[in-house]
Amino acid sequence: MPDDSIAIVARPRVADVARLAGVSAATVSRILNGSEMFADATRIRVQEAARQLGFQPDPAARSLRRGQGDSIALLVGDIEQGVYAGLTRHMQAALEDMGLDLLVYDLAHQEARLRRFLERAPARRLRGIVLATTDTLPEDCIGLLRGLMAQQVKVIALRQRLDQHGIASVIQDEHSAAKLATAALLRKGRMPIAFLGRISGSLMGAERCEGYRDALREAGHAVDSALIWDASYRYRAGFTATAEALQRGLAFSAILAASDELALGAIAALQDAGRSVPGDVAVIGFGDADWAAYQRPSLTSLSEHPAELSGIVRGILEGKATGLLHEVKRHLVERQSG
Amino acid sequence: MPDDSIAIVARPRVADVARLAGVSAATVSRILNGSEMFADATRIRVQEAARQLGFQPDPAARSLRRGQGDSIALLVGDIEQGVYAGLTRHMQAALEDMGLDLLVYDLAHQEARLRRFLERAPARRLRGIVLATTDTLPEDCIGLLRGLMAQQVKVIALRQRLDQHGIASVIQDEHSAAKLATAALLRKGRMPIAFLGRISGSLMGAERCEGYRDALREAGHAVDSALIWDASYRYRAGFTATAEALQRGLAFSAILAASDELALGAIAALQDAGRSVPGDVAVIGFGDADWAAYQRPSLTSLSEHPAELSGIVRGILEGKATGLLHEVKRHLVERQSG
DNA sequence: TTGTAAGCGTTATCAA
DNA sequence: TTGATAACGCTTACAA
Repeated sequence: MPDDSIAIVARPRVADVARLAGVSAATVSRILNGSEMFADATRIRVQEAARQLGFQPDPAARSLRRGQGDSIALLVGDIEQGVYAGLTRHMQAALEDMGLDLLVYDLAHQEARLRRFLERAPARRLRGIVLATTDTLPEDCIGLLRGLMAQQVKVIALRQRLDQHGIASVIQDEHSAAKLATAALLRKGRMPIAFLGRISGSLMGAERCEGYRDALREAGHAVDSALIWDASYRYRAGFTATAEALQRGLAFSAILAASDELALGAIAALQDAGRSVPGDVAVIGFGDADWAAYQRPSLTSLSEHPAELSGIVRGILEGKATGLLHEVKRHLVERQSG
Repeated sequence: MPDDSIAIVARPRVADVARLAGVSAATVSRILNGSEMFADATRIRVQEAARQLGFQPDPAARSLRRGQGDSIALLVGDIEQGVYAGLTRHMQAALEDMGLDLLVYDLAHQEARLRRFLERAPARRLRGIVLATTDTLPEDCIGLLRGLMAQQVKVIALRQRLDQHGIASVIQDEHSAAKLATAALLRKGRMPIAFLGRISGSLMGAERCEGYRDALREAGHAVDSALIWDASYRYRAGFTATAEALQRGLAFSAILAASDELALGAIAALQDAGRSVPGDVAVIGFGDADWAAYQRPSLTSLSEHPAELSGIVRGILEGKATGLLHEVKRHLVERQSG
C-alpha cells in the first residue's frame, strides 16, 4: 500500500543555502548569479549546498528586487490558426533556452483584447512583448506599446511592420511571395487569377494583394477588381467568397488565397459546384499548414518560417540582432492543387 | 511631426494613492482588496485616488507577500493540435474572468518537457496547474504533481483520469463515444471496421479502443486485432497506417480514427489507393476540428467540448465544483465521410 | 574576497 | 474604523 501522506516541505531559501555552506546570503546570491570573483573553494561549497537542497530562487522576490521579471508575453492573432500555434511552439523553445518564461495571450483578432492586455501590462514587470498579429493596430495601442518601451520592456512586432514607429519588426516577404505564386500560376497558363484574402484591416494582406497585382501587371495583364475578394481568415470566409463568385458567374482558373484555411474553404466551394481542382481551378495558399500535404488534392502553399522568426526574436532579445527590420524569405511549396 | 520623446513615468504605488487620499497605505490596500469595514467616505476617496492615478498593484510584490501568485499554468500535449489550441483559447477566456493569468506550456508530447516544467514549478507560486494531455504519465511526474498539491497548488487533469491519485480530473466520455460511433457505422452496414489511434501510451486511446471493441462484441462481431492500428496523433501516422493496411490487402469498409488529424491522413491514403470515401470506406474522426466541415468529403467526427471543460476547470479552481471526477458527454457530428 | 544592511511594493498583525 | 510596523525572499550598495 502506497504512502498517501504528503509532507509539506518548506522550500529552501538563500539563507538556508548560506547556512549550509557557511557563508552569508549575499555570497550565495552572488555566486549563484555567476559572479566570478570568489575563491574556488567558496564557489564549490555554495554550489554544492544549493544542489543538495534543491534551491531555486523565488522569481517573485527576484523580480521585485531587480525591477524586472523573467517573462516574455507572446500575443498571437488567433491561437487556433495553425500559423500562430506553430509560432508559439517555436517561441517557447527559443525562450526556454534563454531561461525565460513564455506568457501566451490569445488576441482572437479582437482589438479590445489587445487593449486590455496592454493596459494591464505595465504592472507585470515583463522583459519583453512579442506582438504577433497582422491586424492593423489602432493609434492608442501603438502609444501604449511605446509607453512600455519607455519602461524598458522590449517590444517586437512579428508578421507586421511597425519599424516606422521605432518598434523592431520581424516579417516575411509577403509582397514577393505573392508575386512568386502569381507568376507561377501565370507560367502554367492560368488566367484569370482571383485573389482571396483579408485586405482591409491587415497590412500584410494588402502587401500580398499588391504582389499579386504587380505580377499581373508585369505580365501585361489587367487587374480585375471583381476578382479580388476581401475575406477574413477562416475556412468559412474562403468558402463563402468562392461560392458567391461562382454564383455570380465570374470566370477564373486559379485562386491565390492568403491563408491555407481560406484555400481549403475555397476548394470545398469549388468541388461542391462541380469544379475540379486543379483541373478547372488551381489553388495556392499561404502558410504551408501541416495538413496541406494530407489534403486531396494536396495543397500548394507559400512556406512559413516559425523557427527562423523565433530565432531572430531571440537575437533581438539578447541584443545580438540590431536594426529595426528583419525579413525572412518565403518560397513556394508545390503540391497538387496549383 | 509627432512627438517621439517618451517620458519615463514612475508607476504609482500604494503609498502614492494613500498620500492622495489622505489615508495610510494599509487602508488603501484593504479597501482595494474589497474589505467592507470602512466608512463610505474613506472608501470612495481611496477608490477615486486609485482611479485617478491609474494604480495597479504590483503582482510580484503581492505574490511575495501573500505567498501565492495569480497565475495558472496550462500544460498542453501539443499546441499545434487543434484540440489543444481550442482548449487554450477557452481556458484563457475563463481564467481572465477570474482575474488569473494563463501560462501556456507546450509539452510537445515529450515526457522530458513535463518533468522539466514540474521541477521548476514549485518556485513559481502558481495558483494552479491544468495538465491537459492524454499521454500516460511516469510515476515520478505524478509524485511531483502530488508534491505541488501539498504546496497548495491546485492540480487538475484534463482529458485524462488521475482521480485514482487524488487529482481532480475532467474528461470526456471516450468509451461511450467510440461505442456510439462504431454502432452508427454498424447500423449503416459497415463491417469490418478498423480502429486507428494511439493505444499504448495513452489511457484515453485505450478507452476509445475498448469502446470500439465493446460495440463490436455487443453486435455479435468478433474483434480482429489486425484491424486495430496503433498509431500516434498526427496526419502522417494516419496516412502510413492506412497505406500499409491497404498494401497488406486487409479488408475493411470503415475506419474509426482517434483524431481528426489521423482521419485526414487515412482519407488521403484511401484516395491515393483509388478507394472512395465514404463509398468504399467510411471514416469517422474525433475532435470535430474546425476544418472538418470544409473537407471534401466533409468529416464525420465526435464532438469536442473545450468550453464546457474550461467551465468545469473554472468551477474547480473557484472551489464551487466538488468531486474528483467530472465527465462531459461527446456526441456524433454527422457529415459526409461516415 | 566576503559580510552587513537596506530596500523592492505589498499585505497582515497588532495596537489604538 | 484606521494606522504603524514588520515581513515576504532576494539582490546590491557600502563596508571591511
